[in-house]
Amino acid sequence: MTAGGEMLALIGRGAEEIIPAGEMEKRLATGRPLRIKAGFDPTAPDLHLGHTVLLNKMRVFQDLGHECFFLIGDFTGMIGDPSGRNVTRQPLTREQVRANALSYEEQIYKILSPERTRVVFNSQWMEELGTNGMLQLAGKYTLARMLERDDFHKRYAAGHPIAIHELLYPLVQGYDSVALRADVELGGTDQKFNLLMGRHMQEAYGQPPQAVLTMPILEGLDGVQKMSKSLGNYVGISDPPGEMFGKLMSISDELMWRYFELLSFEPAAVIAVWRRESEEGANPRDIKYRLAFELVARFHGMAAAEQAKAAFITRFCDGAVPEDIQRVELASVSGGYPIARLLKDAGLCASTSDALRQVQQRAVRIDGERIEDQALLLPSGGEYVIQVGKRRFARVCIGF
RNA sequence: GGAGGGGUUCCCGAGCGGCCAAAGGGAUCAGACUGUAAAUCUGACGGCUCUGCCUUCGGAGGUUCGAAUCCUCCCCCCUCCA
Repeated sequence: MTAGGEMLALIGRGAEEIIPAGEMEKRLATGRPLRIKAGFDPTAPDLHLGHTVLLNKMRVFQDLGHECFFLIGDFTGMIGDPSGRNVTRQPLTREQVRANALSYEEQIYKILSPERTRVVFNSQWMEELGTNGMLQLAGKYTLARMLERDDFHKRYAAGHPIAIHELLYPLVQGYDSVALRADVELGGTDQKFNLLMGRHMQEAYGQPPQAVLTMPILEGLDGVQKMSKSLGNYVGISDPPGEMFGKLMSISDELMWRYFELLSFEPAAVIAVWRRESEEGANPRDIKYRLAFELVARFHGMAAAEQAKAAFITRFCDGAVPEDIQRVELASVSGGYPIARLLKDAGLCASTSDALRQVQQRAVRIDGERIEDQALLLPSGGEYVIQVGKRRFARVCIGF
């Protein structure tokens, strides 16, 4: 394989599409550092693994010597991306945008190289553009073509409303590519239309049109819906090591391969070998350990990953009680502490009703002994290790 | 401006005077099993001083022995016509 071919393979890994065919090669062949653009929402600065699919790809470009523009769409944020369905969105204040940008920077440099990243805001050039400029920009595209866009088309056909300003969103995003003189723009598959708009606008403004690379949208832990914070099926890149490890171990065996492709930095050939091993009967759990380990190590370091893995094994394979249990001290109750109330007060159950249910369902253990008596009273002065289910523990002292 | 549809427990969604703490699905939690917080199966899933009591069906009143269900006013969402 030629050097150029290798580069292209790295860039294309996991990618959904590179448009148009051949453009990426042509730009790479120039040998100069390319200007890589990727846009991010000014809200939601809590990044999760779904966001890192794009960041990882940016990192690949950086490692090949290219320059990345991390574009924060603070101007477009005032419109709200019509991709998907959002209709209204609260405009953010300047302070909020700045705070979010800082938060982004704290997080993205776990993946991106700070030297080759430039954080930019599109309000910078959009405010300069002014009303006249905006009208000119709007003149570069037609309604008919705008309505070809899948979600607009569907909404229009279904008789759902489309606000005029929503039509401006893709135009502005396209203009961002003009302002940045982008060589390549990266985005999720849901961004395809907007990314292509960049090509259109660059041509309209006398620039060579950028190459577009789309990445798939990462499924969340449920394996069905896209990873998102609001759906609660996400792994945050700031999640503590143990939690991150556990969440990754909880994905289905099938989903694991998807995560390997989009999140792992292991060479594709290595992953192919593992896949074959698993088909030949290797325990998928052991392969999943590698995924969980790699990702925890990426965000928390080797030592934390080692520890998270060891803790996971002793806890779930050997059924041992974890070492760092939270200690809870409760005042004594005359006549004994009712178990249900204790579970609630120790923060192990949401309510006494819930606690009673858990006891009934044989989920509660005290010092390793399963209990089934809902009316159990615990005497003062004792210290107990209380467990609810497999994951909730507390060391409870009564009447300390 | 006119006509119509709708707001139900975390989410979707049935119910349309008593049998309703409210069907069904999803999410979640637990148990069994296991190869893991996989898969599968089973169960739970408003609160409490728990064989009973209290709070909940957009909000406020009202009718009734009894209302998520009927009436009045109000708030909010959506569609169609103009």
